[in-house]
Amino acid sequence: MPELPEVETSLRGIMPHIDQQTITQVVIRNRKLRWPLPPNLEKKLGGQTVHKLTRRGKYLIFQCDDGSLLLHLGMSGHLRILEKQTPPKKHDHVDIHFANGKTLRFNDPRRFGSLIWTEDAPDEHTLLAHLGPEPLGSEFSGQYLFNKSRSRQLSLKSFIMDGKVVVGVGNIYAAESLFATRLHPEQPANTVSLADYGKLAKTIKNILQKAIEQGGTTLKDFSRSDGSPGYFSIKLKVYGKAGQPCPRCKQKLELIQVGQRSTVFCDACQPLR
DNA sequence: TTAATCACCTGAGGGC
DNA sequence: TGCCCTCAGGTGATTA
Repeated sequence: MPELPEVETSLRGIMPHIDQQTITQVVIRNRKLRWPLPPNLEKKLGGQTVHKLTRRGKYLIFQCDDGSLLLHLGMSGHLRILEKQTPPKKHDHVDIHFANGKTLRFNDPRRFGSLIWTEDAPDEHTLLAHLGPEPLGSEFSGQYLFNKSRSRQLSLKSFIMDGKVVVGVGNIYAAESLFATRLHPEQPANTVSLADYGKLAKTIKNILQKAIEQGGTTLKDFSRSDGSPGYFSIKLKVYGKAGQPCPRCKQKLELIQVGQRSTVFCDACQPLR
């Protein structure tokens, strides 16, 4: 599923094809996404030129003449660039055609993704206005997490997955980061030390950076006809490995629910303090 | 204000 | 082989 590195790779993959390009036509086959697409979206987007393509958390932002298109890939969404007209396959919900002959196609089997048009500054949109800092930015640090957590009693894993705390840390990278720093996912956020938050922030940055670099190596394939951008084969140590031996101590990895999300961890390496 | 829960949706996998 | 059930997950909305 798309986490922040996948979204960043999507951004870098589509950028060379659509930056400064004018939208000639929008075809919507299914409006029932996370939020139903408005009936006038095709009209709003038609004729707009994409002046800037950026990312905020897991949202892609297409800044156009009269507003911005916010695109979220949800759980199962992906984008691909088509060089020529290609018949749509199942779950190909939206096509955006550009003046250079290329098409941006949005596919999303589970339809948790979304496309939102806003005429306000994108950062002021309600979905983006309250988001926390980017994990790879300078504002995100151990000190930041420590300060932010003092009044928070929820579990550490839920805390770092909260988009208002920091954007882009999903279930996979949260589990991997906590394992790497030997922190228990259910540790109350306000009981974690500054030193541990320092290690955690550094680890999150490292893991995400590494995943983005690995994704970057596949960008040349982004417009492959099969649509697969060759997402990362980053070596996961605990995610999806419940019941298997811990890669560090060989004790069986545990599976618990934290904030309604399945969470794998090692009870021996990540003791509750 | 905070934390927990619900809802959305469909593919995959297991059991029968 | 086919049907049914459960699980997975991002995130906004709702409830306590």
